[in-house]
Amino acid sequence: MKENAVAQSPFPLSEGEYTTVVLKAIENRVAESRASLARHLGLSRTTASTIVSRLIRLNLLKEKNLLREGRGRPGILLDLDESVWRAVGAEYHSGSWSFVETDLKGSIVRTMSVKVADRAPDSFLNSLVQGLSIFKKEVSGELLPAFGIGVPGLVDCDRGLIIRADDLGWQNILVSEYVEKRLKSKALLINRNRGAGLAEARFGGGRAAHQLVYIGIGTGISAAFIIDGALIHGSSFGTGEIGHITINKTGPLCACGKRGCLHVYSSGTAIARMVTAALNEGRESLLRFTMEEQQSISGEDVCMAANEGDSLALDSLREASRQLGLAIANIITISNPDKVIIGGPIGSIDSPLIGYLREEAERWAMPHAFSAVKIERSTLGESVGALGGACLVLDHKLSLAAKVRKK
Amino acid sequence: MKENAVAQSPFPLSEGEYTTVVLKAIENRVAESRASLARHLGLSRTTASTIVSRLIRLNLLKEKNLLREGRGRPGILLDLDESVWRAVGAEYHSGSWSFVETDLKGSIVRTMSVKVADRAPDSFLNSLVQGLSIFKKEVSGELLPAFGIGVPGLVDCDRGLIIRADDLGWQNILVSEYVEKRLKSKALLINRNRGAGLAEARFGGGRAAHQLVYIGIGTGISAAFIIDGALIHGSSFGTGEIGHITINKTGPLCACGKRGCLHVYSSGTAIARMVTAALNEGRESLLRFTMEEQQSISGEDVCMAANEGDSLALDSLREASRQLGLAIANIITISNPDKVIIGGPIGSIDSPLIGYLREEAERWAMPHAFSAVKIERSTLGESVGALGGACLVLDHKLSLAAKVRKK
DNA sequence: GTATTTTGTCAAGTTTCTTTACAAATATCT
DNA sequence: AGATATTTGTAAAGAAACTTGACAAAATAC
Repeated sequence: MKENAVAQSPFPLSEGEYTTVVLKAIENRVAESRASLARHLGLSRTTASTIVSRLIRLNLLKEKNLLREGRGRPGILLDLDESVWRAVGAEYHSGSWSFVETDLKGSIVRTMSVKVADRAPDSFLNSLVQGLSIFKKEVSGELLPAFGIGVPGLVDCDRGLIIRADDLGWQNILVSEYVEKRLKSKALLINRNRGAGLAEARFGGGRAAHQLVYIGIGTGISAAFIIDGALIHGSSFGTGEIGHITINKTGPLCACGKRGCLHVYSSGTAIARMVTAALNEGRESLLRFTMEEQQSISGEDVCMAANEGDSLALDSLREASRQLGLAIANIITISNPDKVIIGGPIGSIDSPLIGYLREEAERWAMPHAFSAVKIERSTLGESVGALGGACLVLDHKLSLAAKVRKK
Repeated sequence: MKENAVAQSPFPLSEGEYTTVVLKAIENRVAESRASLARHLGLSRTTASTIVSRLIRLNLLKEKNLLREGRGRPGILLDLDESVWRAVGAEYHSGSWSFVETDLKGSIVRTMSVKVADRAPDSFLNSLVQGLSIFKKEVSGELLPAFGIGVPGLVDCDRGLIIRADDLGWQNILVSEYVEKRLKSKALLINRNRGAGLAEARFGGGRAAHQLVYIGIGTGISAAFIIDGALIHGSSFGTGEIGHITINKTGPLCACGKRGCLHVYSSGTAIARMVTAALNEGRESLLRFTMEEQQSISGEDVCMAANEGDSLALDSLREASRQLGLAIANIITISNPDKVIIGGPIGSIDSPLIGYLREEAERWAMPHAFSAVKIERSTLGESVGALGGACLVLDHKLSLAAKVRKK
């Protein structure tokens, strides 16, 4: 019955520009009381006050303890109210859908995972809708009336369309339309790596960053550029496809048809291939056992082995880091970010890779740019992609997709 | 006396958010009459009307002919009023200051050039202030009370500071403070290539682009990234330093201290060095005469010779284009722009270079990204840099630094 | 204990934008 | 040609959003 109530009355926030600006300012911790909001946003205390009471009435903000600092009457600390509103995000990853339910602060309230029968687009869409319709029934608060969905491949966010997903051989899948028709609720589509980048920008290590680069390393490599909280899409949603920059004009053939892409040197696929080749040549390694057990090796396996000191694994990561580290260095030189977050299935494992990448980046990046940047590992865990979907919902429903600068 | 009047009353535009949005919409040709403004901006016709009449009163807009299209009463075409307000920009380039006076539409009303005695920072600052104070006296309308100044090197735009200009051996020059103290008028500082990019985005080939990359090729190489009319600065004003991406880890030493930067392969300096070396080895070329006449050769000379079919010149441009073209390809793959404009002293000459760069970019860029982009030569002429300064003034005084999307 | 400072809110006032209404100027239909 | 429909621009009245000025409340400083 809660669902019905929400479905009938979509989220009621559209009154005046300043309402969302105030919400942003609280989320970005630019201000913490009604009076400091007024100062930082150039509003009168009265207006800040009325907007805040409206936001409290909508269960978006709440009052916390008093702020005893300075001379006069203490202000009342304001914070996002995490008790009522819920965002639902989904991510497709290696044959499964992951779902998360989050509160306004990005804390994960509940998760669910669903295996997809096969790799056909039909099963993919079907499982998504089934999963969502089961998942949303158990939402523990008021559901923001939209679903954010992270998928692999090139995504047209406006039309909710997967333009192309080379790994899976998919083309032109109208995901949002499919979901919206069946669930009667807005569906917001995004590339899963870009989604993960958004999640890092809002809830992870990129909170304080104004110029964030997120680099996702899994079977492929791609990046998200997030400036002041807003994801850069590019003219045809291709911004961030760093896996297919050309490293070596005469290098090995890539799945994309070109030669010597970064993808063939540094992706999880590339790392696994390197190790497999070395094992076939008879090199000794812990990974030989893994190979015998699983018949195949993944980039993740190599990272684990590297953590146990396996020399083949360490060499392979070092090798992969040479090209990727140089690419990151050049990205730093070009875009001058204040933070680079290394994530994705491979990038988020605590392994020597991050150290190697830092070394290479420092060696090759322009010093002025390098000295402004921190390179860190993602810390949001497995559900980043789905959390990214939830971010989209928060942005869309609360217009939160920007960072407020102090003063 | 006009100057005095303006100096006493700074530009009077700060009333309400929508005022500047309306101005932007007219400039971007998103709407052309009061009624279509209202539709596109989600305003009532009445509000659009009152804002327009305020803007007409301020001599920012004017009415032109009637719009006879469709059924009802024709609307009145609105356009920027180029007859009253003037912006002044300056650029330092190869030992001279160039000044321009423009109207609101970026048409150049008047120019002036001043040679600087030597390369010392003092002479540089002195000539700037002297030039500006002479130039502003003859302004043919109302002067927007700020100067936009394009300079080489790494620039802190907030503090109006040249952080570093390696070519000239300069460090920490507080340009804006110097100008403001002497001329009692706001000074806005920017890197000259980024300024040129802004000018292209507003008045040149980038008018329609939402994701513009401007690449300036002169003695050095650098880029400007302009998204929806706003220049991306990065976390420490370093965005766009593509001259110092590493192309070859074991390449020749660059002035920046690293090895194998793009700068040493494709800049004007690099092209000139290539040609000089070939001449010294005895290769035949038209450029031998130039060399004998001037004692030295510039990148510009090489472009001219290439236009006359000189084979050494053609070979050198081709060689330079291999690295730069690959870099542009990778930039296109990463950032997915809708336009790349090649400019700067070398890039803006009509020569075979642009064709070579297009070829290389097409060969190495990701097809999805390449098919979305047009690569064009700059067409704004010599004064682009100073025009960029004028853009800064327009942006600062009229808050025009953004593009309005239709609907 | 008194003075000072700062916060949050109330009531009244201002500014900005909208709604409603209407005259003006065009195209289309008969 | 004349009536009808459509669209534009503006005026007057009203609604919404923000500000100003005043004041009680709650802390620190003297």
